[in-house]
Amino acid sequence: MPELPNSIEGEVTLRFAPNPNGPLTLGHSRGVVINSELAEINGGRVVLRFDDTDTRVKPPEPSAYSQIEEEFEWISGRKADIVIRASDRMPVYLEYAEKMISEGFGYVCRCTAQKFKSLRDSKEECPCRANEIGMNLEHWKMMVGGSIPEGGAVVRVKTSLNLPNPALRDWPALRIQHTPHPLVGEKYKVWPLLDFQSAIEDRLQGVTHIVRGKDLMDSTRKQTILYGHFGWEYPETLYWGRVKVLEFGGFSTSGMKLEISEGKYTGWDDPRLPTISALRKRGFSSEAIRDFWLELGLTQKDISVPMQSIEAKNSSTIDPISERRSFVREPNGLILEIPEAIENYVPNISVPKHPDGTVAGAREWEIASGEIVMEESDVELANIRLKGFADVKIHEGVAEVISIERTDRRTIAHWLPVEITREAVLEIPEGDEIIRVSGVIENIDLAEGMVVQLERVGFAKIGEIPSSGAIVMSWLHG
RNA sequence: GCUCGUGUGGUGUAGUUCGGUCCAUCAUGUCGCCCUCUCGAGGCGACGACCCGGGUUCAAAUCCCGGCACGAGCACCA
Repeated sequence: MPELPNSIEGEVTLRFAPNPNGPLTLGHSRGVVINSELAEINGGRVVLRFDDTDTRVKPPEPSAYSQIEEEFEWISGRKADIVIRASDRMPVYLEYAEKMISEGFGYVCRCTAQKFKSLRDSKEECPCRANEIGMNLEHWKMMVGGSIPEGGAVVRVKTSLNLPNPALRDWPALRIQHTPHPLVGEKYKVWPLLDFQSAIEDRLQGVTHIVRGKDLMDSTRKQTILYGHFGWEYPETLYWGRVKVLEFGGFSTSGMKLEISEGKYTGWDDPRLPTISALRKRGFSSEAIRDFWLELGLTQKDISVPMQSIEAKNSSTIDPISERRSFVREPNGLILEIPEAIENYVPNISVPKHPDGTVAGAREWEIASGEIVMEESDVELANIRLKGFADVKIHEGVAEVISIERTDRRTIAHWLPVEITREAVLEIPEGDEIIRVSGVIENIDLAEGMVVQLERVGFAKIGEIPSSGAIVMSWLHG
């Protein structure tokens, strides 16, 4: 992490400001991780602010507020120091808007969006710009009172019209929305846009450093102009670039919301979705997500990263705590033969739950002549070592023990005596599909929700364990 | 088109502020080897990069100029 410019240890305030139009995505988690980490390093605090001032295009999802708050804590390992809802702060924003108009650096514009755009592009003043303050205040009262329909007026911040960047010229600060807000209802007819709301609130919360995506660079420029009007000094601002996770593409909350409502996905935690709830449910650790973003750091480069990169982080965090189990895919039945003459044979073996002993305990297997199962590709090898037990030679459906001790460099395969197996199905998300692999799992000390490493297969999470029938497991990664 | 930003191995990243200590860091990936005993685990090793062209300099990934490529913003969304 870079050092924060102009920062004093213990006097740093950062913020994370999502739109609660759905729960957090992997994309959002970058903001959570970076901001909370910087707060941690600098002895500062983090404001969690819900930017919910759009009731129409991306309306808030009431359940998302508490979910995001909880997810913030899960990801960062700490609670946000302050939680704010922009929709609760409307009186303040309206007050500053009125102040802006009264002092003459804001005005009510009654032009249509199209008309304003064409004037702006040719650096021309719109007719409303010259209106007197008294008239602006009158129009403002009408906006607030609800007598102007949506689209009929907007409050703009005065800037130089010669600004080289057309996006900044007399930018809009508040607009009319008559659509009720899910939390505060129809009380307000005028709502601030992000650039205004965020600028005011950052000031009020004493935000010292803003760290956000570089798609918001123009936002910084607009807000800096506004701060200039108010005589305030803008916070230090740092940016990160665009990230695309190859397997998912972008992280559009509204896009996912639509597809969930269409039934394409089962919910926000559908394993095919790049949401925090989905990743968490699948078995990703918050530490892996933190490590991932911290390693990418704060560069402004636009990057594409494979999911494998997050999976590698997850492997190293969960490997030491994941118990091992055998899972035989598409099992082939064989008869195990243990000739009398075999030396050192003992009828039971004890396999550690974790080879490094980082998890205590063992799985106790009783082994006698009888039926066992193995995977097809291992059976085909014919000469193989049954992991944890003995070297065998396979012929005509029989696995004949030739030595308990290792005799050569043959492949070591996982296997199971049928007595300790139970039917299981491994669900693997593959793009938009879910592939189901059936097999049998080592039925020892299994619990719903535990993440195990299936020997020679990879990590999976145990789902439902029904009283009868197959156990459902969901694939995590290799 | 205009505006802004970014260009280091396959993918990310360090180094660029104050040019030499950089025949360029680390992770991941790929390949190989090891493992009296799992693997897609772990250990060890190998592979692989400074966008291009000029310039300044004894010396440039680092400074200057010019290209090129990629991305974002140009919403009465956030």
